[in-house]
Amino acid sequence: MSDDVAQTYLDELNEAQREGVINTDGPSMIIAGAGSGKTRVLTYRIAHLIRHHNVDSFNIMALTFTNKAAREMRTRIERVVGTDARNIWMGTFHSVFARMLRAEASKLGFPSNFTIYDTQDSKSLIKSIVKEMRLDDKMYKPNVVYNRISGAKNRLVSWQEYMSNPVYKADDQENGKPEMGNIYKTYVNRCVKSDAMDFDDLLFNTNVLFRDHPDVLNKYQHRFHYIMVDEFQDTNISQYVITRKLASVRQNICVVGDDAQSIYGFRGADIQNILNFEKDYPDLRVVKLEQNYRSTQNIVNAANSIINNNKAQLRKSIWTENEAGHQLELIKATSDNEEGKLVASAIFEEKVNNLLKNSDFAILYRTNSQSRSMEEALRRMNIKYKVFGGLSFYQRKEIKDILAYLRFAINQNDEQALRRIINLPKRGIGASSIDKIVVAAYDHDISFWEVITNIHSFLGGRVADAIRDFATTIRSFMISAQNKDAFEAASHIAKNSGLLKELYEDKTVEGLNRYENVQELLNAIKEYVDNPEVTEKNLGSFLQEIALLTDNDDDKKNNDDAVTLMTIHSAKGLEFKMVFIVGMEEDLFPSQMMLSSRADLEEERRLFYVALTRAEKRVFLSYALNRYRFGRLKTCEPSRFLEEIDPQFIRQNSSVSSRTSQTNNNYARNLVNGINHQKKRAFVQKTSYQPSTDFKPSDTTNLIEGMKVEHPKFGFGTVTQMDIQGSQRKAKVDFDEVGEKTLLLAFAKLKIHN
DNA sequence: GCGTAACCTGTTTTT
DNA sequence: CAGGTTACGC
Repeated sequence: MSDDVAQTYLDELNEAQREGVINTDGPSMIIAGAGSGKTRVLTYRIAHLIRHHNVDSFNIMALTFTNKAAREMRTRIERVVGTDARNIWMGTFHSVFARMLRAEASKLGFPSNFTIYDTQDSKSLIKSIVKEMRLDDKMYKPNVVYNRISGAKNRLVSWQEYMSNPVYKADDQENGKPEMGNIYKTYVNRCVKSDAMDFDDLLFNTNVLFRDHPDVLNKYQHRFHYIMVDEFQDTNISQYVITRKLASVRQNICVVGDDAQSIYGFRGADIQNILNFEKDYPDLRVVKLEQNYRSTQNIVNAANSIINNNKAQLRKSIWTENEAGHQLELIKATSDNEEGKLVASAIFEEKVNNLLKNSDFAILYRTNSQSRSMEEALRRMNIKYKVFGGLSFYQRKEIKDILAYLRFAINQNDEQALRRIINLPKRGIGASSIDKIVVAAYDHDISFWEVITNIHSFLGGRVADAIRDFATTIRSFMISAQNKDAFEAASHIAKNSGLLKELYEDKTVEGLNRYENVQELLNAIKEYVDNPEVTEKNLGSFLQEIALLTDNDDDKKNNDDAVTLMTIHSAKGLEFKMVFIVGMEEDLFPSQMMLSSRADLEEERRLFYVALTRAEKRVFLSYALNRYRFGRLKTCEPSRFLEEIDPQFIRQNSSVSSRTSQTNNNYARNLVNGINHQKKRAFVQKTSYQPSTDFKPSDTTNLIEGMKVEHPKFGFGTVTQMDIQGSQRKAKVDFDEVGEKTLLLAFAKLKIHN
């Protein structure tokens, strides 16, 4: 690139942006408001380093939070500097440090082909640990335990520190979970035994690596002369410490972020990192990008009027020179289905009136489950759409099953993979046999695989033979994983595991779908192998490649002209001409889970801010007065956020809603009354204990101790004790004729008497 | 050990 | 609603 071109790109920038690009040395922080050209500054900064300071791309590290952001940045940099950018270490925190850990794995006692456990794997491991420890699984739910462990790791608290920390101990005691520390310890040990790391381990263990191996740290400190972090407001402590250590020699660290867009608190992101940053780097240069180039004045002002309700924020003022634009439009609906219809027809109308493409529209929601009603309405109106998020391709059962085989062919210590495949397809190896293998492995302090390969010294009979055959199959898979390329190995394994055959024989619609999915997986592997840029073509490297992918990374989705449906979280960093934010209802957005603390409400508000600032031209907000949630129709209140918007920026009686509002209101009233009516009837039935006219399986809410009941076989009796065993409720009844019986309430035909 | 029927439970966002 | 769990009969 000539100096002319260099001058051109600097000319494109405003003063603040230029400052962000050219001050490359020393620590700097760029506070970048929404739509202020943040990515442009970051890419030009890197281009500037390479072009004007002759920095080798080998010495640059650029960290993002999503694969999509990383890819976007790479293509944009390549557009400016071409292939000179190819050696930049650029990617998500997780993928970059996974790569580093693979290179240094032996120092931590891991093999370099360690497995990465996804959330599902982690939770099912926790589940089996809780079961083995004979703890109450109602108290130690996998979700809760996982979040607790994850939180600890993100704060760099090891299990040793966790167990010796009186604050955690007291906290767990108070919550009735005194064994949490022990579970944490066992969980970590089991991961190590499985040669596996979970998502948080990738960062935690990088910290361990840097702490315990100064030579390794030193090597990377001198390798990375320039470090850049995008979306800095989303870093957790673990990530922050990694970057601080890496930058401590050269001090050339540049972080870009916006405290108003911090929406990953639940993942341990800590706004404090922005504040600490000034303390850790006293000669920090701070640049604020405050001019918004994306949205109309109305959208910017409305967004500001929302975010100003938050107490915790850095002072900055986002402004724009763009046109005033339309007010935000409010769409009121009586049900989620009607909401879908109104949104779809609004899209249709706007599309026709303004000659827009499908891809100019996005429908954003708080939870993935909200996509359903939108999808239906769009399908009916024949509008093409694409849904991001939700269950990713790689999380589908049939795909995870195949992947478990592939994983196990690479790593025989992978416990979660083994549990998944040992009896799939059915080989007559049931739960009790698996328990025996676990026990044998513990008794002799050997791996599951060692038990399986010597099964006849532990077990006899048909099951042992089945396990031996399984081991033989796996051995052949191990050989093909080693000797063949990823595609050949995967095809061999899919065929000979019996999974493909089983799916092929399932001729139901879902079965066909599953079979196609597996074929698609094989195609993806084929593509991977055929890609000339890929140097390592074996199965292990393919698995490493996909371990950190999410549904939002599907490239195929990015080329179609289709309306985008996604959660607000995944919309961060994107922009659309018109944005629909749906489900603006109290308890849904802001989420009811969040109402426990003020800080959490502020994060919800930032989420709303993010959603609004995705839009260039127009924003539509919609809510439904009735919505199906978890199979139940629920009446809803409009979100408090609707009232927080300064009224001058929002149009209350839009054409869309006024057309239908009168009938809607009547309909809604009837609907609500109907529901209340039904609820009332149910209430009467449940609490009045009318003698049943017939013998029925008892309603569990009706039956209480001391109640008189009649049973068709045992006659009259009195309930002496109610009991919950597992997930089922039981009642002990003392019958006048036959004495005490325990009845499973789900099946017990009883008449209840007053 | 397996298939089936009935039951329970969560109901937030993502690498 | 969907995914997971349990009891029961074979």
